[in-house]
Amino acid sequence: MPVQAPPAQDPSATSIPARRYHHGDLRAALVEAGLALLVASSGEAPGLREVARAVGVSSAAVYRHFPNREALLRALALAGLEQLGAAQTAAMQAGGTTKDAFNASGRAYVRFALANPSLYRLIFATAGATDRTDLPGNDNEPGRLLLGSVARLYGDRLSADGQRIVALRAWAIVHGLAMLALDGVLDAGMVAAELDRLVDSQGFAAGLA
Amino acid sequence: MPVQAPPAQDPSATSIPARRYHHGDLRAALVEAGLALLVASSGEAPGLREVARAVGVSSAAVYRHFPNREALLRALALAGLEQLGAAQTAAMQAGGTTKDAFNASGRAYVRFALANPSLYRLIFATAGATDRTDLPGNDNEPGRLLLGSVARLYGDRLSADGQRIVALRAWAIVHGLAMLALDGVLDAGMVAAELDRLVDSQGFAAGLA
DNA sequence: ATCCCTATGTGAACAGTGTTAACATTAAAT
DNA sequence: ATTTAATGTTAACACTGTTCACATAGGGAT
Repeated sequence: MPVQAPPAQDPSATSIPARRYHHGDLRAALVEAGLALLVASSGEAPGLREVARAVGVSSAAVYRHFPNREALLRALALAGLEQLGAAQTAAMQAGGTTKDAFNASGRAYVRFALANPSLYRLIFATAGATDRTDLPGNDNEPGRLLLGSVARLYGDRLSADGQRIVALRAWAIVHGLAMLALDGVLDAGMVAAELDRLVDSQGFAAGLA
Repeated sequence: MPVQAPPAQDPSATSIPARRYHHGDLRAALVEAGLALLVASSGEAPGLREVARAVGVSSAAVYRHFPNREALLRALALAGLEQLGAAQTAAMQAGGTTKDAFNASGRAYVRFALANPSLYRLIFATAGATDRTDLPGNDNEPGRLLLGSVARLYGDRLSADGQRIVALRAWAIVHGLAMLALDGVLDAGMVAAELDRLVDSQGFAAGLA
């Protein structure tokens, strides 16, 4: 039984290419569908068969583009990571003091997590197999953005090592808040409401040289 | 085919009750085996069939004691939560300044997470369905211990609301560090090595009244 | 244009999972 | 001692990730 009977071979392609045997760019379609499923159900990451079904393709076809389900999820996580980075940079560039930009970036980070629970979770669920940053970030991940902000804020007052500690503290705070809220330990609405007081660079450098 | 042939009916019970049809206290045995599996494999939570197998019982028997797998995992998480609380109180009672005790508790928290990755993860994976604390903790969970410590540290300097924010910041820091390390974003060894500098109450109350 | 080769798709199967239903055995209550 | 409820078992269902052999199509070489 065909998953989706092609309804009378419609070549009136308004731009949606009629489903042929070969899909054109299945890999991209899988990622897109996976992301859609991810934002829809704010719980677990989608199953391999599930996203194949969403695209209208057999589950075995997925294996032509990803070695296994985890690799597919990693692709989704990568897309999410870019969105997260974009949200942070957007918040930073919204003008204001260096310090304001730093705090705004932190708030945007937490807000992104609260707005995209399963995507944010997936980013870190697959992080171990993906990049392994250790904070001296190599690319434009959140980690690198963070270090840059810290350097701009404390560059003249703190050693490089001190800056590393500040960055770690800042990341831990926003990630901790996000995770505690996503896991239902803290009420997400309360975290959102108190964000300004919770995420504040004041005190991050206390006791450091 | 019997799962485990009772080998010649050994009534020389050194204290291990020979496996009969009725297990005695299966629920406890399942939790114990589940915890053992959890500490063994530092990855995902064990499957329902897996823990049943470990106890030597059919998988359907589990359903006489837990409505579903998630409930079983929640029982494991509860045991883990008590261990975590015990580790914190032990660290706090190890003498020292009020401030030292506070910091020691935070370090113990992170160390527990690093030492029991899957257990710590499970605690928060099932937290949403378990308690929902919102920080004004009702029992002796970490949340309550934390608020007590904060009151002891800042009780005379900070309003109750300020103390709440401090407690949230502190919890977010340790939880964030733990999670980033467990997810492989930060190197666990590095976090352990820098714990003293990372977890420091100095600055937690900055900007608060 | 034709042929072949390779990339990409399909369907059927396997082992494993959580869960349920019907049945068996035991412990407890009458 | 007999009934009853608690607790176990086996067999099945639907579902999952993964692999296999096979089908189809697109792109180069001839």
